[in-house]
Amino acid sequence: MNYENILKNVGKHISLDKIEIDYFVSLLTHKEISKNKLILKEGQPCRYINYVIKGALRAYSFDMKGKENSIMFAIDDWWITDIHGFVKEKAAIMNVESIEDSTIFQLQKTDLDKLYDKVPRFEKFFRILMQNSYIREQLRTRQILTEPAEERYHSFTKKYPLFVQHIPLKFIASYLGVTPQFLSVIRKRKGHN
Amino acid sequence: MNYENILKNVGKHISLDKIEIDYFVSLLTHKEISKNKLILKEGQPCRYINYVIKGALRAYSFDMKGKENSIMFAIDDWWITDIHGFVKEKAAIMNVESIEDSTIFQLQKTDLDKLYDKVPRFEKFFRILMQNSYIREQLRTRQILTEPAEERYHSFTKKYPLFVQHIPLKFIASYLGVTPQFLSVIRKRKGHN
DNA sequence: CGCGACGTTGATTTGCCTCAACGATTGTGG
DNA sequence: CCACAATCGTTGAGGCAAATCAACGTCGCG
Repeated sequence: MNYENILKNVGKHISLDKIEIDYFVSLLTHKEISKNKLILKEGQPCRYINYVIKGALRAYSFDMKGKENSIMFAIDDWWITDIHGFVKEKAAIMNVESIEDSTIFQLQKTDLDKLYDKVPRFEKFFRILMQNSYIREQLRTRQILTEPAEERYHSFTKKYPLFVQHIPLKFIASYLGVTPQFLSVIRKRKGHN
Repeated sequence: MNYENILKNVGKHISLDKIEIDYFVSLLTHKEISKNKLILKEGQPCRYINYVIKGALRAYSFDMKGKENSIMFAIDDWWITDIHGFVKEKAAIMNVESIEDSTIFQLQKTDLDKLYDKVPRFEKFFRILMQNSYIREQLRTRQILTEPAEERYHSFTKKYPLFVQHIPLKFIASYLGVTPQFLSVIRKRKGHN
């Protein structure tokens, strides 16, 4: 198994010795997922946080009219889960599915709690991860409330160029809060790639 | 000085011994703020995270048309700062002002870093704080994208009844992403309190 | 090869905004 | 402590960004 990516990711914020590394990787479960597989279903317990080695995942939920709302995407070297269900040990309020064939590591909530105890430095790592997620989400909220759809789309393509390559238009539309039809119109307006 | 509230708040997630408590409170600066005072200004360095003992604060920014956008509110026992500016030690991208006469404690970034070193358990505390903030913000995004203004308003009043008592309508409007005029219309529609 | 999903295009509708005007409350300086 | 100005919430008319509804070409996949 190749732990290089995930260890490099952790290493961005904390340093670990050999023993700690071994313990950490012993908690990881490797998983291959083919395209369009649900790995978390609304209403089910959310036991895992997922680290994407390769591929693309998407978290989404349904609104009361049954329309899908994309909550986040995760490609190489992103963490993804239903954070609410995961940390509060409640039923998931969102779905997570693969957009492509993907390779991930899963870390179980119970194991993460053990990890916090044995290697408290992981508290720092996940504090920083949560901080950054919070900051990102706050910025997103601000953009939704203050910017028209066209600018939101261009900010998105600029900020996440890799997402644009991996993620179908309709999912990006539901992430930005517009219909695929309207996003199609927006695209046409400025520079046709 | 009365540290009861803030210690109780910290105590919700971690336990501290006497020495740790003394060290922690030694890092806090007490501050009385009169109504309508800016305690953080966009463009300035954001050195403090603030804990509200009593009163009400608001974080907001301006969009490109110069309109205010309320990012968050904080009344008794809430933490508030420009989280981006604070953790990345960058210039603030938002303003924080008092809505009422308020009493707060301030904790400086440099002191928080020392606190993390001396009492690593605070990593856990702020991890949980960041987690909850992330979850809250994610839910907010979802509501903005899927619910019409009227439902967003009713969710808000239900979730934060205390905010409704302290915070003027126009700020709630800009938090929900509607104009004060339209929120006024919404209010009239259902139950006239 | 044929079906279903995807992106596109156009016509119509709508939720919310803008602009404008008006009482009621707040707060402020004389 | 009063008078006047400023701010706040409200109401109404008209307008716009984006949604909805519908139809069509294209492409990937079984």
